[in-house]
Amino acid sequence: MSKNKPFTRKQHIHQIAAVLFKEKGYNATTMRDLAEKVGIEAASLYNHIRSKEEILQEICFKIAHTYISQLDKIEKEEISYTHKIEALIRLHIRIITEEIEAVNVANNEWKHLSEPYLSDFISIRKNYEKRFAALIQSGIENGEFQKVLPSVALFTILSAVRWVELWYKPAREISPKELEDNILAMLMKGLKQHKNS
Amino acid sequence: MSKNKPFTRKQHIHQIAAVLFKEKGYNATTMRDLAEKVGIEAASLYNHIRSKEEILQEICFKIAHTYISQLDKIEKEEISYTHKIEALIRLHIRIITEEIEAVNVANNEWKHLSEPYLSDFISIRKNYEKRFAALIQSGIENGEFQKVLPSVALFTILSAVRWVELWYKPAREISPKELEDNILAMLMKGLKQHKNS
DNA sequence: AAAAAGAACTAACAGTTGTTAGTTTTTTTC
DNA sequence: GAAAAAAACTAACAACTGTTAGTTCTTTTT
Repeated sequence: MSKNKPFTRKQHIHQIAAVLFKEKGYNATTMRDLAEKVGIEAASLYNHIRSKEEILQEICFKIAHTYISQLDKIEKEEISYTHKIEALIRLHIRIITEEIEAVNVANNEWKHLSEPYLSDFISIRKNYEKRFAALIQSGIENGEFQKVLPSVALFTILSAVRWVELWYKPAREISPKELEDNILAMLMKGLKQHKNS
Repeated sequence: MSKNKPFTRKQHIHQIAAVLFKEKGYNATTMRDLAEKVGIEAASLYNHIRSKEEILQEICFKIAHTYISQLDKIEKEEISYTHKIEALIRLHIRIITEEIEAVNVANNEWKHLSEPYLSDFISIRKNYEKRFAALIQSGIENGEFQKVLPSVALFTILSAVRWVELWYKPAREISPKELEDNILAMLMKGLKQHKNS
C-alpha cells in the first residue's frame, strides 16, 4: 500500500491512454498498443487497471467532474450574467488547453461507455447544459443579452470553445490568454463592426 | 449494366453505413452489423463494394466535394464579405441538416482513412479553411468586420455550425431556417446587447 | 535476511474481425 | 426461353481482440 508517489503507474497509463484514444479512437486503440507505449506487456496492464473500459470511464468522469465543480462555483458568485458567461467561456478554454487529450476523449469517445456509465455520463452532461442555458436565459431576461434562443446561444458557445480542443497545440504562436480574449470578443460582440464602438 | 434506378443497392448500403458509422463509430461498426441492417449476409456486401474502408472514403469525399463546390460559387459572387460569410454559414447549416449522417461521419471518422486518402482529405480540408479565412481577412481589411484574428473567427464559425450536426434532429421544434437566423445573429452580432441597435 | 506484496513476464483462450472461395439463386438481356 | 450477368448464399480463413492463468522477478515491509 504505497501511494505517496508523485505519479502512480496507473496515472501514467491513463495519461498515455488518453493520447492514444484521442489519436486513434477508443476502439482502434488496442491494449497491446497501449502496453507498448507504457513499456510493458499487455497482460501486465491488468496489474493496474480492471479493464480497458475502466480507463475510458475514469477519463470521462474526471473531466465531467472538473466542469461541474467549476460551474458550481461560478453560479454562486455575485457578478453579472455577462461576467458569469465570460468566466465560463474562459473556464472551458483553460480546461481544454490544460487537459487537451482527456477533454478530447470525454467529448468524442464517451459513446463507447457501456451502461450504466453511458446513461450517467449523458445525464451529467445534460444537467450541465441546462444550468449553463439558465444563466443565458437570465441574462436575456435581464436585458444584458440580445434576444436569441438560449439553446442556440448555449450550443454556439459550447461548440466555439470546443474547437479549441481540435485546434490548440501548445507549440502554437498564440497563447491561451490571447485565445480566450479573441474568442470572447467574437462570441460576446460578434463578428460585425458596430458603428458606435 | 443497369444503372437507371432511382437508388442503387450500393447507395442504399452507403446510406445505412453512414447511420451506423455515426451511431457507433467506424471501428465499432462491423460488416455483419451493416449486412443485417441491409437485410443480406455480410459476404454479399462485397458484390457491391470493394471494402469497408471504401465506404468511408466515398462518404468523406462526397461531403468534402459538396462544400468545396459551393465555396467556389460563393467566392465568385459579387457581394459584400458580410454576405459571403453569411452565405457560407447558411450553406453549412443547410448541408448539415440535409445530410446529417454523412456530415457527421466526414467530421468524426475521417481519421480512420488509410493513406493516401487520409493525407488527401486533410489537405482538401485545410485548403477549404484557408479560403474561408481569406474571406474573413478581406472583410476585416475592408472595415466590415471587427479586428479579430481571422483564424479564431474562422474556427468559431466552423465549430458553431458544427454543433448543429450533434444537436439537430428533424423532429425538433425548430426549423432549419430559424436555426440559421439565430446562429447568424449570434455570430455576426454577438451575444451582448448593443445600446444603439 | 525473511516474508509479503507488487509488478512484470509467457502462454494461451475464446470470441470477433474483414474478407475470400466456391456455389446457388435471381434478374436481366437478347 | 436460353444465355449471361448480378446478387445472394454457406463455409471458412487468418489475423487480431480483450482478458485470464500461472509463474517469476523486484521492491517494500518487518
